[in-house]
Amino acid sequence: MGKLADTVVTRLRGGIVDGTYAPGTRLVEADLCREFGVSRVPVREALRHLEAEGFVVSRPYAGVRVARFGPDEAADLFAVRRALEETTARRAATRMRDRTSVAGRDPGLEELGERLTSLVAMGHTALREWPEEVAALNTSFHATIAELSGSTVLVSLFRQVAAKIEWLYAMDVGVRGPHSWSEHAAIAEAVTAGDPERAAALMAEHVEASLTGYLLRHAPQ
Amino acid sequence: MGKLADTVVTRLRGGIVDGTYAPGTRLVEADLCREFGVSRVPVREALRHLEAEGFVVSRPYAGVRVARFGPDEAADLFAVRRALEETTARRAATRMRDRTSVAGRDPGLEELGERLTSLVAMGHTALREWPEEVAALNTSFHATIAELSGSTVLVSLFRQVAAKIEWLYAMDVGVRGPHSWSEHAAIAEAVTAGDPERAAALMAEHVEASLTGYLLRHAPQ
DNA sequence: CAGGGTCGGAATGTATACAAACGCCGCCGG
DNA sequence: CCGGCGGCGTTTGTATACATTCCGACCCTG
Repeated sequence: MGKLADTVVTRLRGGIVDGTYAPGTRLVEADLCREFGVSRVPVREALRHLEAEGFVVSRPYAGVRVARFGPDEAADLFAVRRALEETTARRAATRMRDRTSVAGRDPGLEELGERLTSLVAMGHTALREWPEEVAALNTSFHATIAELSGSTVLVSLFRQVAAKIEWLYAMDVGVRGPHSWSEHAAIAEAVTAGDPERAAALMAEHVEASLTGYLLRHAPQ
Repeated sequence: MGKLADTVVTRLRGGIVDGTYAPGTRLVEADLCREFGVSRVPVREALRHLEAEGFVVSRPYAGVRVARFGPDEAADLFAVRRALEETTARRAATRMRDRTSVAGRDPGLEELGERLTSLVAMGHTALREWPEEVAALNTSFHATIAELSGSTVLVSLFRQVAAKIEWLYAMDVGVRGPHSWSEHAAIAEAVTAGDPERAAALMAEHVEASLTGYLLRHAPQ
């Protein structure tokens, strides 16, 4: 097994995102050690990692706290996400288009493509049978496209933005808007068909719709 | 003085960005300890931080290496940067516009605004007298606008993207394109005047021009 | 001589121990 | 009674020591 710090990062970030650790909560190293059953070094490394990602803030000798996350930043986040996913979709489609010319240099490419279409199918059935699974499938869908882009920079930026959006949704009711899997299907089709511009446009539109839905549910008050 | 890890992060990232540590170089903890005169714990924390930012990659028990950074990712990076800075400029201008209504709740706001205009002035004079200072002033200019946005999320994302762009420029010749400080002046004017949409549009155009310049210098071959 | 297996060194992962700084609580003086 | 201040406990920052894993060299065998 790899590094303890990685599992601590995952669990801590999960706890922050799902609201177990509320914004402003002070995270004491010793407590986290007891909670995760590890020493202080992995805990500190994990905290540094999350600090770099912006989930916690720390002041010297004053400890680390869960970052505060105002709804003002929602629109900013969606703006960044729009550009980010527009780009990942475009590059993913480009790579799918050129995959034959490079003679299957990346064997994982086909696998990811199949995973994408299978996720769309699963999404359609889950939509009416296991609604609670839809959110996870949605995340996987977008993450798969990011991985298809093949750019480590894009993937790492996407991870952070996606996690923060997740956080955003979890902070209020926890109910996410109705997912339009028909849009997902269209995006997946454009990506696998290797049409970069169509994929980018559809993805941009999809994120835009997502933001509109979010604002509709929150602005009215 | 705060944390040793922070200074190590800064110096290491600087070394990576300016080419002291070439991509693919293995970073041995003990060597870094001797180099910076600190123990392994701060070094490890710094490495974790840089890993989260995507400047190094690490495999368990295989050490950490400086990330490889293909020119393919340049266009992606600029696309993200465009959206990011478009957003920071818009929010910065919004905050400047509304700064009176909230009755100067943020005293640092005025200071940052003045710093912005002073940076523009310094840029104009530096352009013809100390050309080697221009790059640093450019970075400060964009960073100041990011801080003016007041969004920790945007600032943290901006830092990473900006450093990577810096890296990009440093990896080849080290000569950056001619900086158009007239564009900077226009942006600063729109921001301080509190015109969000104009600031956003100008910034987007500015980044776009930056990308065009980059591609012109690299695509031709 | 080639190939594979095994052993040793070196570097990472983890835990524990020590030092420095902050904040809180109680005390004292005005 | 209230505000400043100093001691003390808690927590973070740093260093050192131990355990685990990987990589490479060497040797043995076919």
